[in-house]
Amino acid sequence: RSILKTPLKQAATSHSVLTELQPDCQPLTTPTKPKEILPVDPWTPTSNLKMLISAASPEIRNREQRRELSNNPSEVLQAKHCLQEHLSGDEYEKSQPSRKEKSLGLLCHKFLARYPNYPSTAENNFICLDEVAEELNVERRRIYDIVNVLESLHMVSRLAKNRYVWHGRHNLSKTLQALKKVGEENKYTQQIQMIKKREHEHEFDFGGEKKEEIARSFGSNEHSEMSFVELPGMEFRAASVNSRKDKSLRVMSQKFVMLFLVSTPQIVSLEIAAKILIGEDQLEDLDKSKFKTKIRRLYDIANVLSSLELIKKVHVTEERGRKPAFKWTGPDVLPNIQGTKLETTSTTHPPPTSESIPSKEQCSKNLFPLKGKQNFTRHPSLMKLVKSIENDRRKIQSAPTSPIKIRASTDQNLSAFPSEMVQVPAITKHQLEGQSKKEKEMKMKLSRSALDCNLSSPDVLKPEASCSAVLPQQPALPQALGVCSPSHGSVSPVILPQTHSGVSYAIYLHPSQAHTVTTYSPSFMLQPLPCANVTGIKSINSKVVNKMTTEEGDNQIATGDPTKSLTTKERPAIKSEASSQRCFKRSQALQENHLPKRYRSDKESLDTSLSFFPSGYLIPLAQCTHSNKAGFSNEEKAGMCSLQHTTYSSPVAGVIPMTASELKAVNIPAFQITPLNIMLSPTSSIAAAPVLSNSSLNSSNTSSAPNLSSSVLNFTLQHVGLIPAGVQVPANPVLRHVPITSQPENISHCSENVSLQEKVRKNILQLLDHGELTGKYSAPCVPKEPQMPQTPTENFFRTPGGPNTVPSLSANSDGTNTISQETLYIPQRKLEVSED
DNA sequence: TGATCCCGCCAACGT
DNA sequence: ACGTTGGCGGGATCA
Repeated sequence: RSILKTPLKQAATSHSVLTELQPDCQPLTTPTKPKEILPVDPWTPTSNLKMLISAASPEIRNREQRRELSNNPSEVLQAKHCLQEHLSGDEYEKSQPSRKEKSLGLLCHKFLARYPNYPSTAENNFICLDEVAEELNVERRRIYDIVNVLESLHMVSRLAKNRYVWHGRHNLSKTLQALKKVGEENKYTQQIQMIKKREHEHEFDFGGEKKEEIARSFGSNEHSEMSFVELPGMEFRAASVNSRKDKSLRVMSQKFVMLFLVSTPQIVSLEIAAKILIGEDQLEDLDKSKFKTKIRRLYDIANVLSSLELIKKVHVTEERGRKPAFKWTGPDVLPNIQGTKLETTSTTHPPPTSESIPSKEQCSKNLFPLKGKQNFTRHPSLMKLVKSIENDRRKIQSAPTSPIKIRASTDQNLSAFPSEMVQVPAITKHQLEGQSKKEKEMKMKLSRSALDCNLSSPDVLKPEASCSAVLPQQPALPQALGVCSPSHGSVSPVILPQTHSGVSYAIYLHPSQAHTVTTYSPSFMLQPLPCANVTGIKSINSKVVNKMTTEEGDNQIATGDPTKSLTTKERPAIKSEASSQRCFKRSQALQENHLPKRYRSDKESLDTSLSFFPSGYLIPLAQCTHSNKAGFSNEEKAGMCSLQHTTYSSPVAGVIPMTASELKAVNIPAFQITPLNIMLSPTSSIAAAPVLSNSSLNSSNTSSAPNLSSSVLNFTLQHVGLIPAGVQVPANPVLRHVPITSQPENISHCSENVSLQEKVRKNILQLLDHGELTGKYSAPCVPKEPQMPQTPTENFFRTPGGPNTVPSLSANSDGTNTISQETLYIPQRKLEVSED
């Protein structure tokens, strides 16, 4: 039906028709809106709110649809009247929507009203663009605008074409932290100051060196191709997704937000934002049109951000006059403890349950060109790599909607259909066969597929706690199974304690490279696997266990999530349940959509999978089980349940020491508690579990010491899809030669075995030390920009306490630009913010 | 008027 | 060849 197609065409057609019929009327311009509108009630935010809230009402929808059908003024009027009668008094709204009623902001509100801020994993969080567009009665184009911005905040992530997953604000705080960090690294603060300074000087017409100055302030700006800041776990779906050249809206949105986060008075004027954003890629021609366009875009973004209540419009009055600006009204973003030493005056105490946990600035990918002449530039080879990765991603991304094919490269398929995991062996084989090509490429694919959405971006493999991650993770199953499969060990995840942000990465290695450990660094090339943090892995105490059970790496913990109130013990269980449900749903959805046949033999598959359970390919199966659980018959469920039980109590090596009784006692599925979960591949590859250590239980110490085990756990839970208890550690004898041991003793759930843990840690470190550790992905890396030198100045600069005391600033690393306080224009002082 | 920003053409990409 | 995305900027509206 035409509905499914781009609605624009329709409109366009009618429009042209209109034009034809009424040549003199509105030539090729935007059809003028019929003037006479119901004088009735004036538009008010409230009324609009009501309107949008009731937007879901079928009645309204119909009305709107009808309205939409008539682009012709006369028709519109007719429709209007019709509607008016149709509508009851209270539903009165101008049927002839004013411009405001069609604003992006309002639309965004409607959009947001459809989804909870903190969705539970259990609900259906899928977003079908077509449906939304239809229901909200807007062109899809508009939805893209919204979704793109939301995506930049990781509030949604793309699953496939036309399909997104709603995450709500679960990831928000992490995202903001990440953005803030990137913004700091990008020296946005300085850039802002620069621009302000320039403006100021402009009065005196210092024009001459303008350009140079700009150039300097921005650093030898080699086309900073905008890059998207990803969040661990979100990478794949998010940025990746389809890499249109620059993803400007998304990137712009992030950058815009960064500006707020790094500004002391968190107010950013459009003008400055535009200049900075422009400056980043083309400082040369600051031509007017470009500026204008940028502004337009910023308005779009601002509207969405406003709807999210992250910012609000204000006006700043300076010498130059009143300028539109926006003020950050979102949550305060704590400085990430690790990344920078910057301190926020206030929140220094480690809130036990703080939501703004120092979630590591998971900025997985920070491709911003560093400022300064001596900046590191992306190595060409890297660029290439990135490009190819992007391409791959693109392909994968669009797969879901397409007819399914079991292609090695389209892991997505697998993820969509848990049941298919059962066929892993075959698939794996297939993959292997096909992959005989470029090993490197394959490797990438594998890692991608295995980790999929969650860890997957080749650039960054970080575990993500978000529920949304669950599904995407599934793809990993096939891989895992494959690994386990005697005949084809394809890839195995490797756990690497993550450095930098204390997050571990999971990497899947190709068997051929089993001896090597490859890791993705979040910053890809900029941060070549720092091992420093790794050393911290040390004492693992009961706390860790506790923590693990508590965190589960889920972002939900962070904010007002309902589950938050649950005891730490309960939460995991609940969550897993939810997750499983979700998985099911998703798979189901996908199924309905495009791959009806595939699933046919779910049952069979299930059976197969069941048989696998005991074999030690626990993780994949577990996931499978879970996902199926929700949707299958009771008997099936029962079967699974029993399976789980046997599983965790199984004598299989690697099973956690936790006993079933213990589990019962706490009412948690055993699997939730496994302290350490390392999967070893038969091929001697190491399966690792990344983990994001975050939280509350985290001591102030940022070292990754306690993280390892928790990481593993998290990884397992998060990426493996809430694996059932004992399932965790496959005790595959074959793996024995692997440095990392996974024997039960090592996994004792308590603090007793520190030494063992230490052992593990060492092993990992060894692996890390391995020259090939960074593998191909990080090879082209350039040393990361020396962590922003934390000069006193900088600190001061950022200190909330002293907005007016911006001291002299040595903005550039090259030291060429030193701005003294005297000459620096500090608008903040003169700013008058007026909200309206 | 200047601030806003809707609208939808059309190119880039995918399938 | 067609569908999805989304850059882009003309010009309508709003304040």
